[in-house]
Amino acid sequence: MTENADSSLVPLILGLATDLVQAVDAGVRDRGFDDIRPAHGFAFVRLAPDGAGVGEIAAHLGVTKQAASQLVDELVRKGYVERRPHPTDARARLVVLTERGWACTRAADEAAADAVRPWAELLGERRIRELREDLARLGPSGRIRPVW
Amino acid sequence: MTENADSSLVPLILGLATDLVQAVDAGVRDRGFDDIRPAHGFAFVRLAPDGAGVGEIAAHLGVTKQAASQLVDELVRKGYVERRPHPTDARARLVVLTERGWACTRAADEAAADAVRPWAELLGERRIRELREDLARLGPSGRIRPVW
DNA sequence: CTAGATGGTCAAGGGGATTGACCATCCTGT
DNA sequence: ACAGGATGGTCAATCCCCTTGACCATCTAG
Repeated sequence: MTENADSSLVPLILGLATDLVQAVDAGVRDRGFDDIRPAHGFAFVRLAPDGAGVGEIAAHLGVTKQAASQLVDELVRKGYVERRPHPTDARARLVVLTERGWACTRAADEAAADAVRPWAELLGERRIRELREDLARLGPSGRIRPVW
Repeated sequence: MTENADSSLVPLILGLATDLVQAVDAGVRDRGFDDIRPAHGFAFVRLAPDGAGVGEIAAHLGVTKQAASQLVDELVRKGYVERRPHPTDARARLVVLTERGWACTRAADEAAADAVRPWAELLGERRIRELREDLARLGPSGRIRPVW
């Protein structure tokens, strides 16, 4: 019985995540970046601070290095990222965002904020804060897998 | 400022959804259903009450009718569902779960409950309840899109 | 300085989605 | 009652992205 109640959380969270991804993706397209998929955005998240290696992107996305490498190829072709030689490790390469990549990241942040904004009215500030705290306390593995 | 704080919700929810899908999928495999993917499970959700048409499954999953039809083909081949003629509409077909399909659905429910159980200790019963209420109040479109 | 671990790419193959064409049946208006 | 459109579904071809497998270069430990 609590069983039943507890498990209903799962579809709620999954449905919310689905809607969220779609809203952010749509928002990013509306802002003029119509040649990328959500998976690219997830890669940007990992790239944003200081760049990352292909292997790290692969781990973050939960795909093989080869798949991540192809994804980076595409992002290079479209001008969002650059492959630079790694400063200290000659076999490694550092993938970093270009100016266009940063612009797209900002657009995604805006779109995410837009998607979440109406929540404040529905739930109230306090609940929003608690919600964030609760979620943070659960399993934030940090990984975001674009494909199920 | 509140901008930044609000938007941090998005990665939290997406990360949680990612972990959740993986946990449930692993749980289902552990229970002996190792020939299906999460997307199949999402179809089961829509199928569970009284069956559904291919078009409804497609809408639920956010894919084309053709893709849903192929997915149903596969589930039929593996013994999880059956295509039956629709009782009142001769062009339509009703896809319903077989006994094996129901067994798998129960396994998924158990796996979901397992995944959520530790949360009660982390958050407490009250917070769990509030969390569920909050989530329900947000955008439960009900759609679950397996592929981003 | 060899041996293995690690970062990355190239190439081939496959699974699952999409687009497009098509058929059968239902429904609506005249 | 029946023409015309909407709806439910399938077949076929193609495409996109991911995976497996082989391979090279460099780093690191004994």
